[in-house]
This record gives sequence, structure tokens and C-alpha cells, in this order.
Amino acid sequence: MVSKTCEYAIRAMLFVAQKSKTATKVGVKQIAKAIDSPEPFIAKILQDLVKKGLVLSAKGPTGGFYLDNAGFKKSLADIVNAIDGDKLFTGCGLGLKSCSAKMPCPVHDEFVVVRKHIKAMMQNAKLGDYNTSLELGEKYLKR
Amino acid sequence: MVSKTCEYAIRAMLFVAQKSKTATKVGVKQIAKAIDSPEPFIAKILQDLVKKGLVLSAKGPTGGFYLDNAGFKKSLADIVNAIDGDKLFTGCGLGLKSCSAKMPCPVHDEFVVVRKHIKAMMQNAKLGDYNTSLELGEKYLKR
DNA sequence: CAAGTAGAAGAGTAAAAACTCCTTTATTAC
DNA sequence: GTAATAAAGGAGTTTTTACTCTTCTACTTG
Repeated sequence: MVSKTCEYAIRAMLFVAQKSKTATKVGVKQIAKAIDSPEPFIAKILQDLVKKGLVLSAKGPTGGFYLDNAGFKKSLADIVNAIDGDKLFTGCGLGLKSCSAKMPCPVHDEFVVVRKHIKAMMQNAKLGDYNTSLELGEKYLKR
Repeated sequence: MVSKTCEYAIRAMLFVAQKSKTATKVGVKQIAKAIDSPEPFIAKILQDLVKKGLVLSAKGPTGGFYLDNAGFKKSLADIVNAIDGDKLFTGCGLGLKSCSAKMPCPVHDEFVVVRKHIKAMMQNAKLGDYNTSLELGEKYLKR
């Protein structure tokens, strides 16, 4: 559905969101441990997310990654878009470049409905929405 | 959503289905042209689909690939399952191995709904369902 | 302002997915 | 039964994605 890079990105962002609720910055090492990902790899991904304005960072001691209030309102769709682009939301299910209502692949109509569903779901899922359930240990970011 | 291999597979199968309605066998070359795919690559994919019992083949002159009546009833889900496995239908949206109702990732519930939707759609889409619209040129398998 | 911490940047490696080529085997038509 | 045809099989190569390593730069604290 989404790339592995994107899966890591989402999990990392959810963790950063959780920590940012208490105004805590988190380092790459902590994040990597929390989401069970290769440390240098998630570092690269975060770098990219910073460049794209989805997360904030501070260097030096007491530095790390964090979200501001605008950050909590970012959605999964925003992250997917930043990492994988919009092909999940708008691409053809059978890989055709020109697939559209005018020139549809056989399953065009069915896929339009499904993709709309996916997009709505991901736009509705905001980074700030999961802090409590993560805090309570009801939801998991690894294994 | 699905691998490129899987996209080719589905397009090829839809084309074979269309031709099989008139009891015509089609060769790799014809298929490759019809769905605009690399010829040796689709050959490999078809080989695999034959092994998995999703399409029939005949060697020698007048040979090629074709479907019997059971074949027309196969669904897109069957093809996706054969090529990509069931991770699209049952895997975790964030890539967690142990994600389940007991130990859910933050977006588990949302993904369950979406995946059910995708699965139902693909199970409902049968290879035999698209022959007429393809014949009429209302639907396309390339570009 | 020195020392240490932590992210940024760039270049590189490993693994997986996509794609190719060549040889063999089965089938049909003459 | 020979020649032509078409799929099967196996062993590559290329490209993309996943992942690593090393060096540099910025910042904070004592």
C-alpha cells in the first residue's frame, strides 16, 4: 500500500507527536528504538520530513525532533504525499498512465471508490489523534 | 497498491479472458502488444500464473494462453493473491508483524475497514466481467 | 570558549523488484 | 518424421528501494 520508508515515517511521526504533547524533543536514537527501525535510515527519513516542513528539529544537546501545534494537525495523507507522492490517491490501479473517466481501465470505477475511501481515511487521521491511546499502551508502534 | 508484476498479470488475464470468450488462444507476443508490456517479462508472469492454475496454456503452433469456464470466474483477488500474496488484504498498514485487534497499531481499525473494502471489491471483480466493455472499446488495457 | 551532543549532508552498499536472454521441450502441420 | 511454432525453464542484468557509514555543522551547557 505504502513504501516501507513511508511506514517508518508515519510511525516515527506518531511517536514524535506523542512526545511533543509534553513539550519533549526526541533524538534519532530514541525514535529508532521506539519504532524498531534502523537508526541511520530513520535519521535520513526525518531529515527529509524536516525539509518538507512536516516536523521541526533542533541541533545540539537537548535537541531533537518535535511538533508544534500546526504539526499535530498534519494527517497521514500529508506524510504519504511527502514520501510516496500521490500515486496511491490518484494513480491507476492497473498502472496505466492515461487512465481516467474518459479512457478508463476495466476496473477504473471500482478503484476510484476505493482510493477515495483510502484518501478520506488518511486525511482524517491526524498526528495528534493518537497520543492518549499510545500513552495508555492500547496502541503499538513496533513489532 | 499492488506490484507492477501484478498489474501486468491482471491486464494480461483480462485480455486472455476477452479472447477466450471466442475460444481463441493468444500468444505472448499478442498479449504483450495488447497490454503494452515487455514481452519476456509478461512471458515469465504468465508461466507463473499457469503453474498456479489461474490460466491454461498450450504449446506448439496454434498454442497460447486461454481460460476455461472456471477461469472466467477467477477474481482479481485471486490474481493478486497468487502474485503478491495476501499482505494487501491482511498486512498491517504501518508494517507491523504482530498488528492485530489484540495488539493494534494506531490506525489498525481504520485499515481493517479499508482493506475489507479493497478485498470485497477485488473478489467481486471477475475476469469474465469485462469482455463486453473491452470488446466495445469502452475500457482500455494499455496507455 | 571549549567540549560534547545531536542533526545535516553526501556518498556508498545491499537487497529486492523489474526486466532480459538463451536454451530446451512440447505440439502441430505438412 | 521434419520443420516450424510457441511455451517452459534457468540463469542472468538493470533499476529501484532499502539501508549504512563517514564527515561536517550547529547548538547548548558549564
